Amino acid sequence: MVKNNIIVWFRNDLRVLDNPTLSKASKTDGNVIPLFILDKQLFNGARSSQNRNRFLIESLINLDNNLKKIKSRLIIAEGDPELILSEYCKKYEVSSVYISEDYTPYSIKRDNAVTNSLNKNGIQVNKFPGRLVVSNLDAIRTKTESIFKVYTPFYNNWSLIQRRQVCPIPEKINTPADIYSIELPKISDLDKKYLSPNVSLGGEDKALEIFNSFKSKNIFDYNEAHNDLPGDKTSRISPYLHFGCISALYMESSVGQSDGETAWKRQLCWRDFYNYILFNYPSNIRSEFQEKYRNLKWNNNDALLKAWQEGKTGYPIVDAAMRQLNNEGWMHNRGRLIVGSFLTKDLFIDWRKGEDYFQKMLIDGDISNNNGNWQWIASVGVDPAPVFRRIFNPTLQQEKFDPDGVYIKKYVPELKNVPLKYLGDPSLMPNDVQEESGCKIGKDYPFPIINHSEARKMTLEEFSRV
DNA sequence: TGAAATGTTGGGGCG
DNA sequence: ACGCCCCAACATTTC
Repeated sequence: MVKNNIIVWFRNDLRVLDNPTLSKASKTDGNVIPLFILDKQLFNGARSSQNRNRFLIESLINLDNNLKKIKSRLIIAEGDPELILSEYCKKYEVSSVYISEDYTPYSIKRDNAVTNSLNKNGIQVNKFPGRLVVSNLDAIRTKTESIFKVYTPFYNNWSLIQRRQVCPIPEKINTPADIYSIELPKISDLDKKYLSPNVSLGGEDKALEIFNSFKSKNIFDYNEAHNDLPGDKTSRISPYLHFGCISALYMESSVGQSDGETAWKRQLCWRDFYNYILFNYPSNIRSEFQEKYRNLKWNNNDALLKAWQEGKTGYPIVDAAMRQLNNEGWMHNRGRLIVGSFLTKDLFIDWRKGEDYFQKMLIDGDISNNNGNWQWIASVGVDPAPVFRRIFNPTLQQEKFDPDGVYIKKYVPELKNVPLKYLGDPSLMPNDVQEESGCKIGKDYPFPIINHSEARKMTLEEFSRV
């Protein structure tokens, strides 16, 4: 009997459209076992997230449905991938395991271990592109063969790289009838403590619906409007990209060359860039890219951290953004910049604590992007700029990006009747205005937990010290 | 009505 | 791709 069955091991590529791994497998002679392994390290580990677990379960249900449309289905297993794969390979006469590229330190380590162990038993592991717009990250080098550390030159190079073809949905996948599968965990069994109430629905169908709507409308003024907090003209596609419910390359190939479309494609490049950076500098995962900033004396203050996490800093724009995160498991990009600057430059709290909290709450919580962006806003990473250019004044940010206070009032209801002129700093409200607006400072809404201009001075001093 | 106080705008420059 | 402070000069309000 010929062993020529294939396992398509799904991880962060939960889609059937433009999935090169699935597509290649569908073109071979053997049977295909689409397998997802619930990896407890990821599902319940230190950096797991209930919001993401729910999104994952929804995405897996949708993937199963979409596989059924092509006469297949998703097999679920639970445990250590190395053990599960060797068990399934033996039991179902599998000759090759097909996987999609994945560039985080954890996944590289995992994939190497799995590959070594399967190879010992004569089983091939074949890796295909699909996660990023471009692949073969180790081939991207400057003219002098060094690694890009600044975004714009990376972008210029990236723009010229030959793209692979988009893979259509396979017409049919031959999956044997008798493959053992467990049930997915129930969403109702997830720990409710960190489940946000208003999270968008996972899955490939939803991803395509959101993308199609974005690319026919908001993308055209993305260059102008992407910073508008209340209007929220962003694509909101990040969580779907994280789980691979939609392909970055497919999206890039589906949009045109207008200013808005080009500006949005630059965002896709940031994602490739930060994957590239973490791939080349895996130690960034826990330490600053810039050595000189590894000695900053961060303020280790749990009360301030908690106030930030809960959206109770007394700075309305910061609090609105943090409450959006807690409520939706998602935050507008401009909000992320504002709260990131506030945590690291005003409170002077270690960027890793911000990164951890984002990782816990965000449905798009993606190691490479999250790490790269936190290092960016903390001024300790690649793509450097002087620290004074990355200290945001929360009051000015509010005036620029939420001038009518619509975003603030949506997420911070206790400020609903506060006059616009006090939304930068409600503690400046005279007593009678506090009475009228039903917002007593210190009771209904906190005093500012820090003074911005003093904090700014101290941050600049500490940066110049090291 | 004038002078002082307060408000607005714009450019230089910051490691 | 992702700012802002400061200060000078000018404009407006206040008493």
